[in-house]
Amino acid sequence: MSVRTRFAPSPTGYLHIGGVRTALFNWLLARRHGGQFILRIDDTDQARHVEAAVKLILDGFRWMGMDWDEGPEVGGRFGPYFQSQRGKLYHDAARSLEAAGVVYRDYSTEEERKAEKERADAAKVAYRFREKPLPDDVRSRYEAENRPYALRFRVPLGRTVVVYDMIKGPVEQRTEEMGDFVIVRPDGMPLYNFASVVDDAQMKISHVVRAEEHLANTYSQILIFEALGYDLPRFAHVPYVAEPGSKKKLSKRFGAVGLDHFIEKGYLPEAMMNYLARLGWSLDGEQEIFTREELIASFSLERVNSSPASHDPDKLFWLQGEWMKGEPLEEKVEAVIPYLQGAGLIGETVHFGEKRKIAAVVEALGDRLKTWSDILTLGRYFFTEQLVHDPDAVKKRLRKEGVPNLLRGLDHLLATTDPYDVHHLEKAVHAFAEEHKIKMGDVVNPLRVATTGQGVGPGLYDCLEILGRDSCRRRIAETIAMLEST
RNA sequence: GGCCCCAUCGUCUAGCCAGGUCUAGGACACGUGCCUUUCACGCACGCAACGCGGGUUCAAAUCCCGCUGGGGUCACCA
Repeated sequence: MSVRTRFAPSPTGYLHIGGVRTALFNWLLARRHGGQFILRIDDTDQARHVEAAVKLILDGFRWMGMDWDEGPEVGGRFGPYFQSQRGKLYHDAARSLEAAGVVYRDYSTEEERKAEKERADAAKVAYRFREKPLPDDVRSRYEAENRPYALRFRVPLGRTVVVYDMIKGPVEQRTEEMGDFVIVRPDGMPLYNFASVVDDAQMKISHVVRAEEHLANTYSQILIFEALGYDLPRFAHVPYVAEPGSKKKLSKRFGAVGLDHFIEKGYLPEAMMNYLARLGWSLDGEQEIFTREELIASFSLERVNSSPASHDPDKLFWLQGEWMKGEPLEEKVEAVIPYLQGAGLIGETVHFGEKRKIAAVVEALGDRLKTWSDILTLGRYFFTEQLVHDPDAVKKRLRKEGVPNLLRGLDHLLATTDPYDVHHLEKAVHAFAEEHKIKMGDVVNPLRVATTGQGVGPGLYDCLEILGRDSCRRRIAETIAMLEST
């Protein structure tokens, strides 16, 4: 059997990482079995300005490396892939259902339904709509006056519908628990449960993998599949993603949960994919790092957890660091350039010498650079002559007896060290400490803060060389002036 | 409220279906130490969980029931 999965996002202008994970599971399943992954835009409700929202989704998928075999921009045999353009399919399906007598015209008014709902609430029972047969003369009068009606599915009583869920196991529901549900609104708009079935059937989706909030919809959908005469796809409902340290559903309210946030921060798609895959799925309880190929080779729905997982930013960050270690220097340099440009630290055109300097900074930063945007916090002082002293570092390393004189001595050392490079600087500073009987820490730390303004950073000699002799001496002078004026 | 789903360290999870090898394993985070001029990396060690109560059994994290807690759904939203 060929595996065809799909992800059907609404173009809301926001790509939640929980949704991305669901999409990833779909994509992984399709790739695992050499099948197809279909992207379908669920824009029945969003009338306009979907273009930017769709672009956000497509860009996010491309960034993650989740390619779709059918959908926007690539087309496919079962298009169109925008629900707003599939009206005829829904209309035809609704007509055939009506012809088969499984749906009926509901002329009820909102007031009537509201009253019934209130009665049900008062009696503390679930509200379920049931057909109230219309006398023939009333029906023909309504039809004659073209009275608007919704199309409702007549749920057959006395049945138990069972979903053989690949994650949850068999889940069943008696049809008595279900009300007759609307499939098409009076204005002709198909509702989700109906459109979704028509689309999945027509697109020959074999596995419907979606968020668990849809589990209860599945009974209705199964009824529609059957009425339309289609084979059932396999279903898998994946648990929601919870907030860190809680079982509360992760929402936009929590903050940084949009994929774009992580893209802007400068996360690696490999790290994000690795993280999302392990959120609610595991291979063996041992392996944490997975390449995309390993994921494709080992993913299975059976090993998706049936209980919710909490988003864990710390783990994502760790994974990011692990993936960053494998990134070649050249790629790091290229990746970091746009951030430097965005902050106005370098110009639009990057010259050879500048690139060499960036490479030196990136290399000196080493593992400290966890995300691309870190270049702005950890590497800023290499790209601006403006010296910003970190107050804590100044207090800890510079507010001591004799520091200005120490710095004057170090300034002289820098002025006379030749050639001015890591190797000779290190030798010179060591000799200086020995000669003045000062502990290395008491030399190196003040010098670091005096030249970089920061208490932490790459190796000191790397910093000194990259900054250059003139810049270092100027910074030391500025620091001495600052110390002596306050 | 009815119906349905879920429940192992703070977090991600292994183990559960096929009960004993589980004094519950791995990872993140956290703590300590080593390395070290700072930080990061690395290495070593440590802290830390079967929600509660019954039952079945020689034996239960694993099977059954109840409770508690969390979640979903009951739309002419998706």
